Amino acid sequence: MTAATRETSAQDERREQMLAAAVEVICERGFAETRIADVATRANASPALVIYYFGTKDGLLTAAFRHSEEKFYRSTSELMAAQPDARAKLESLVRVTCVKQGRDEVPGAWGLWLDLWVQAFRHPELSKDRAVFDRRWAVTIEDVVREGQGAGEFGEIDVEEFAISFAALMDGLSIQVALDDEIVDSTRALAVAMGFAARALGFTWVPPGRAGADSSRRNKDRQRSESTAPRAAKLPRSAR
Amino acid sequence: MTAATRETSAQDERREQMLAAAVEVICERGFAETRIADVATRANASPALVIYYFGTKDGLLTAAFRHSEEKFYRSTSELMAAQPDARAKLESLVRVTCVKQGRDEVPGAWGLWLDLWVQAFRHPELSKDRAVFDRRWAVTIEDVVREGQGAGEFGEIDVEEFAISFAALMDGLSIQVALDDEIVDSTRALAVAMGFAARALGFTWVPPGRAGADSSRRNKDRQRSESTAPRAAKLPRSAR
DNA sequence: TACCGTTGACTGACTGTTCAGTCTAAACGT
DNA sequence: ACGTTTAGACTGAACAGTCAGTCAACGGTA
Repeated sequence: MTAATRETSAQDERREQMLAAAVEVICERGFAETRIADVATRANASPALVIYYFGTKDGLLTAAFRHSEEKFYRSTSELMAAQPDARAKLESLVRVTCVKQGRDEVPGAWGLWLDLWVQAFRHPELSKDRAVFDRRWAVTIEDVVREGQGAGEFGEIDVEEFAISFAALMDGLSIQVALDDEIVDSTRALAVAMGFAARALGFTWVPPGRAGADSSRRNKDRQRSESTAPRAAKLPRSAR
Repeated sequence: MTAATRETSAQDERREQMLAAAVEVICERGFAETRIADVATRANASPALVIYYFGTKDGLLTAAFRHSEEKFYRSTSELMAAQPDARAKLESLVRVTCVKQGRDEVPGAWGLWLDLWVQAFRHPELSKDRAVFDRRWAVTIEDVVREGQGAGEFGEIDVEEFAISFAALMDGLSIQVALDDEIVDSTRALAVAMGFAARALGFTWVPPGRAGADSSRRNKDRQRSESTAPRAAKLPRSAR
């Protein structure tokens, strides 16, 4: 609020503006199809000014990725703080990643994740960023689990192992949802992820909205696969 | 084998040659950085000839994706047929996706998967291809599970649900491995995936090569997290 | 004046695609 | 058996469009 702050915020505001514009364009058109001119237009600036601020196109896009990651991390932290218990926190994590349109989230934000993976696969610097960001994500999960264990909500299991599994599961499910898979939609992904967590951590979880209208096709498939495998449960060795 | 077959194979060979070259270039440089000149050079042809065969760059790259998917599907089928029992088949599936350098596999094939997701996210036609390919993958898993259930190796659980979970888990783990994550490497990914399957299907699985030389750092991490979560299992309500 | 954010105009490099034609080998007519 | 025609694979060269990055100048401010 002081004069000094406002002075720096003049350029920083511009910078933020451009980064936000870049994130939007990447989400809409995709990383490879993002042109400096698009970002400049959306930020009400000239292409030359974008170069003036970020030096190069790669600089801009890398900064945009970092910006988006940071924003996501902060919004997730706030979301966690707003949940009453560990179970609600866990479900929130799943909803953020596996359910379409996380409210105020930018549409097409999934594409940005996929693009980030592709870029991290080849650009070593972005690979580092992704690694620390993934570690943050894992730590977030671990903290929630430890909180739940402390409160007696969850059972005592290997926290790190669970975090790896759960994070991988959510990544895989979110891909399906992002790619509009017919079988694995948001509802199914949520159910699968929470079902896994409930089994592993030892709590009960019931899917919301039992009287859903979209259960017709899915029930048919499940019944078919169940009839293929008759109910007589004869678990072999080490059922535990 | 007839003359007619050999005549068509003249052009089909060239086509295959170009597709193979395209897949290689995509794996090496990435989808966005693939130029038709690169593909042409690798196939000992001129850029014009590539257009002559595929009409457009998009046509080439789309065909290359399909080609690669098909090849992967066939090689997986053969691999499955060569395994003695369902447990070995399951482990083979995990190894194919989560362990680096699947023998004769093209290096950098993971990048092709990531690129396929990115392209499928925006190009509706490729989205269709990915969907049917993913369905194939799920069916492969389901078949293995049913075989194992029939032979008494696996317990009787919801096959479709398991396939969705297991496929998503492998996708997520393979991303970590592909991106050279420090925590989730090939060994860890294999252990996590097979551990999940073993728990869900009720069989025992022991990680291979206990006295491995590459277990120094990993053991340290695991021990730390284990000491954080002491072994005294006090599962709360509704365990299992 | 000196500085800095800003820009329009420009350029140099890259690249997908076209096109006019070349080469080869089979098909054909005689 | 032999010249001619045809068809199709193939190419070098050029075209046309795109786009990241440069640069000299301009205007406001300290």
